Amino acid sequence: MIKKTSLKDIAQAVGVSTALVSYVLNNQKENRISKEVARKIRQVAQELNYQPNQIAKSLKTSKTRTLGLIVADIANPFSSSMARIVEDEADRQGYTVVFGSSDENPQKCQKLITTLLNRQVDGLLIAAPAGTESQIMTLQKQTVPFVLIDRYFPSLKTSYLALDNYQSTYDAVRHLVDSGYQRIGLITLKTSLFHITERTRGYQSALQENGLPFQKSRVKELSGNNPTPDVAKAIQLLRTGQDPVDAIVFTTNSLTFWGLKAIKSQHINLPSELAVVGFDETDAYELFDTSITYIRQPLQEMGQLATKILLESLNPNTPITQTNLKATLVIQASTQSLSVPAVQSAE
Amino acid sequence: MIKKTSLKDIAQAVGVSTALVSYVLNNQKENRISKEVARKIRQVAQELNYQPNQIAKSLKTSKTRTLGLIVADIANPFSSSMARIVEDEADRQGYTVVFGSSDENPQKCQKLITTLLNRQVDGLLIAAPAGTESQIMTLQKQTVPFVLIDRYFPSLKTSYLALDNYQSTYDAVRHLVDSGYQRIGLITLKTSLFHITERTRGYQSALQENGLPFQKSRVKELSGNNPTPDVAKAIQLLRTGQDPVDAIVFTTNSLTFWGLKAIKSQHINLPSELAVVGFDETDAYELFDTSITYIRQPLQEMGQLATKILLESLNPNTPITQTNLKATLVIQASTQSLSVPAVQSAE
DNA sequence: CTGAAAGCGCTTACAG
DNA sequence: CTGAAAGCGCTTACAG
Repeated sequence: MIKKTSLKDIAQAVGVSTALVSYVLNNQKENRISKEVARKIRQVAQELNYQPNQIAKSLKTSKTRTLGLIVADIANPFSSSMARIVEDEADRQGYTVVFGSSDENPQKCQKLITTLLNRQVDGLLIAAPAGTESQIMTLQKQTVPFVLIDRYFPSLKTSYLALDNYQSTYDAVRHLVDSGYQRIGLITLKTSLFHITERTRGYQSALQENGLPFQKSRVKELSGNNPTPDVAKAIQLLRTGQDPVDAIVFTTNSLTFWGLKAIKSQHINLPSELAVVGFDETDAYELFDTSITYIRQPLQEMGQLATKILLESLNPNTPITQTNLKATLVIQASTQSLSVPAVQSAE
Repeated sequence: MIKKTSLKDIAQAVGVSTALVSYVLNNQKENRISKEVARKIRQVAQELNYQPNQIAKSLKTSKTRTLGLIVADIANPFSSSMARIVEDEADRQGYTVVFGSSDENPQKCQKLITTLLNRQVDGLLIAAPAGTESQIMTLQKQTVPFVLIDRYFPSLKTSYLALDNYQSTYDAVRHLVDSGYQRIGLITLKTSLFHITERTRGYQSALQENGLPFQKSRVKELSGNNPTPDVAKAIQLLRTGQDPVDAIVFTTNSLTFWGLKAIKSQHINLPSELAVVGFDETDAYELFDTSITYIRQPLQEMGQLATKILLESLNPNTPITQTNLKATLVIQASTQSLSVPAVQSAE
């Protein structure tokens, strides 16, 4: 690259010190600098098309105006939507964001944290993979500003912004019950991640508090390694036997997608043969035959607030903020109310 | 943040100069440094958990090992998939990537370029919006290393990595003709972007070289501002009148998505009432009733090669590389071969 | 084999 | 009102 013009070049051209140039261009000490000199400096800066070197500025101020964002996989719509929201909010405050995908892998996550920290990002937004508590604790010990996003560890006193996961599935099950469904299955991920286990807990409580039995056999925990066949099999299992389910709740967007694929290939009719509640919103639903009832996360609010909180906590001694946002249940055709059989309602 | 340990700290602890520490930790001049001192330096570095400050290193070397990536919108699956591929390839070579979304807006693109350049990224990967030729020319004048990705300007002699857009739709139309379709419509974007106009040109040539008339009325150019209703209307228009189309080719992934939505809500049967070729591959297709024939871009190859080329061109005097990758036509049910009417085939 | 010194491009407390 | 000077944390040509 061609050498860019520096403060020194301007200083020389105008015949002043670099200090003065710095002050003028940063609009500092305005009242103490003669208008004439200031004007000339600005003019020359313009002429030479001066662009400050952020790296030098960063070294001096130890602020990079850069945020690190660690997502599960930037190619995943949830992550990329989040990235976009964070980008916009960061930009609004003059920050740039550098991202990395952890692939839900603790080693990768650690490597990303190290890389981003070596690059002196001012703060970190982290969708933490399972098994990264110790990494997060270390960050905290180092007093690195960060906020956990989407996931968090209940055992750690850190800032986070996440969904009220418990309530999200609770509401979904409640809605199914209200619509007349009684044998409700759950397809979820086998993981220690709190935000997922909370979803299972919400499902269980909703059943019990509505007088329905919680049956372990109706909860299918998948590893996520072999998605399409595993989900297909889980659905089959739930729908066969002497006590088949009449509704299924999915606890993640991927599971929902794989589930709908399986439902399509198994020619299951929604909602007459099976009611379905999906997790997260996605364009893909719109191409599916039946419109899908789903749990909608307030992504916009989540990304925006998380970024704001992070930016806040760049100031020393900012208190921890822990927020659980409420999901919205978007009710569509896949959970249409059952006409309760006359026999039952008569009794 | 807590003060991190610096080269100086190690130097003091060991009782040597920072220079020596730097050499040892960077594995330089290995043969000229006593094993004992080197060992001790490494040990202390380990003990103090030394992490080099990339910013300082960057200021000195004027290399940041950071790549800038400008996409249309990181929330768009095409962009985010690309971002992921770039991330992985960059990481493999020890680079980090910072991204920005242009929203196809020249002003935003310019702002992004300036920001990224001020942050001293080593090079730029740009999916250039329409109307940014001058920005790209300026980059070239400044000898900033960059490679255009997905889009490019035929008038500019710059490195790029893109699709063979002409051939992509040519092949699609050819396939439709081979399958017996004769009245083929095109739904495309109204834009000056070369990669899109090439797709229209491919469509036109394929028709003409296969003895079919090119009719302007069968090409619908949409602004993209009002997607769902506009696409629905375009499809209706193409399928009514005295010469309705029997097939439609879409030239972008968004158009395809909106098109399929419209097709679903208009209850058009694929392929009996209409054959469809989509652009790009997306999960969403898998939830659609009919499996969709689509033009598949070699995303992986594109992102990976583009990154490699950019990394290459960080070395001075690297020649320009211009590459058009071939698309693959993935043939599925939506363009099933028509049984040619007996009358016609008999003649 | 080792180190003093300059310098990357800025900012800023301090002195005048 | 203005500027000399130190320093952020590194690298590296140079001297010994």
